[in-house]
Amino acid sequence: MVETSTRERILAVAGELFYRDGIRAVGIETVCREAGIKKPTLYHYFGSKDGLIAAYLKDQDEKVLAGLTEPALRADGPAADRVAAIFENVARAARREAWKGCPFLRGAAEFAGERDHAARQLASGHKRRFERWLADFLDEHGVIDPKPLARQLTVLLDGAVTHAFLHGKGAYAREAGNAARALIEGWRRAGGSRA
Amino acid sequence: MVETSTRERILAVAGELFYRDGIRAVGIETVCREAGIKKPTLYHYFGSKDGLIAAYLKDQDEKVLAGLTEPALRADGPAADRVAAIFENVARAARREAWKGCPFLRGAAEFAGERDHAARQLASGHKRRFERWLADFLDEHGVIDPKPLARQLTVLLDGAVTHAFLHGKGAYAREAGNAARALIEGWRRAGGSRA
DNA sequence: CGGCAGTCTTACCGATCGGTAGGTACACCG
DNA sequence: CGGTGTACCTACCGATCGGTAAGACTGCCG
Repeated sequence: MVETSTRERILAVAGELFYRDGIRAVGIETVCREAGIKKPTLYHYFGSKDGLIAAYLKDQDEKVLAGLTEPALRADGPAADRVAAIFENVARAARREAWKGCPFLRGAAEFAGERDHAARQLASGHKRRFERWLADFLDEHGVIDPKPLARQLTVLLDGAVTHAFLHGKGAYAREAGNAARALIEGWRRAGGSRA
Repeated sequence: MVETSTRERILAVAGELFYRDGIRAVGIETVCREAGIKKPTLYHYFGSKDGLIAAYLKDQDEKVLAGLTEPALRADGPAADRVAAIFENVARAARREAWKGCPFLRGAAEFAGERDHAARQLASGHKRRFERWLADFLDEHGVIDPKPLARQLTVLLDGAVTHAFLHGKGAYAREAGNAARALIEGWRRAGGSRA
C-alpha cells in the first residue's frame, strides 16, 4: 500500500479529471467519488472548488515546466537544435490519446469570463515563467539579446501546442519546430538584435 | 424596430454570452432570459444545447475569418507587411476589455473531454480554412512554396492570440508579428523552400 | 483516565442544470 | 368553414451543481 496522504490523493485525482475532461466539466462529487472520500473532506482541505482548481494548477506548474524544458536540457548541439527538441517533443505527445494540450491554456480559456480568477493568474504566471526560462536558456547558449526571441518562441510554442491538440496531429508542432529553427538562426545571423 | 427573427436573436444573444463567459459557464435559461423567450422555443430551433453551440460556432466561422483577413487585404506592400498587419490587429484588439481571444480555440478547450464534439470539429475546420486562405494569400503575393510557411504563420498567429488574451497585452502579438516578418523574409531569402 | 485536535463521516441545503410533456395562439390552405 | 403546421407558451422533470451543519472516530497529550 502506497501510503499517500488524503490531500495528495484528492489532488492527484482532481488533476487527472480536470485535465482529461476540463475543469468546469468535472463536478466536486465526481472528484470525491474517484478519490474515495466524501465532500466535506475535500472542503476541509481545499475550502472551495476554486481552491481546488488553484491547488491543481499550482501543482502542475513545475511539473509542466519540467516536462517542457527537459528535452532541451537533454539535447545537445546549438541552441536551435535544443529548442527544436521541445517542439519535437510536443509533436510526439500529440499522438498520445491522453494528451490534451496545456492545462494552463485550457484552464484560462474555461474562465474567460472571470478576469481575476486564479486559473487566469496562474496561467499568466506560468507562461511568464517559461518565457523567462527560455530567455536564460538562449542566453546560456550564446544568443545575443535573447529576450525578444524568447518571447517569439514562447508564443510559437503555445501555438504549436494548441494546434497539435486541436488537430490531434504532430505535424503542426513539427512545422512550428522548423519555424523555431529559422527564427533562431535568423536571429543569430542578424547579430542577435533586430534590424 | 429592427424586425429580427427569433432564431437570429437567440443566436446573437447566445454568441455574446458564450464568447464573453465561456460556453459551459452559460446556461440555457440565461440565454432564454436574455433573448426574451422561453426554453421550449430555444429547443424548437436548436434541438439541444449542443445544437446551439454548433450553430454559434458555424455562425462565427466566416465572421472571424473575415475579421482576421481584413487587415491583410487592406494593407499594401510586400507579403511580410500585409501579414504583419494581421498581428498588429490582434495586438490592438487585446486592449479591448471585451476581446477574449479566439472563440474556436476556447470552445475546443472547453470540450477537451469529448473528442467528437461539434465544437472540436468546427474549430479544427476553421483553423484549416484560415491556413488555406493564408497559403493562397502568400502565393498571390509572390511567395514560393507557401504551404509550410502558411502553416508556421497560422500556428504563430494562434499563439499570439492566445498570449494576447492570456496577458491582456498586445506586446505578445506585436512580438509575434516581428517573428512573422522574420519568417516570411527568411523564406523568401531561402528561395521559398526549406534548405 | 479526561480532554482536545484533526480527520472524515452522514445527511442535508437551495439553486441550477439540460430537457420535455402538453397545450395555446395564429397564420395559411383547402 | 375546417384542417394543418409553425411558433411559442406554462409547468414540470430528475439529476446534479457547489456547499454546509453537526457529529463520530481516532490518536495524542496531559
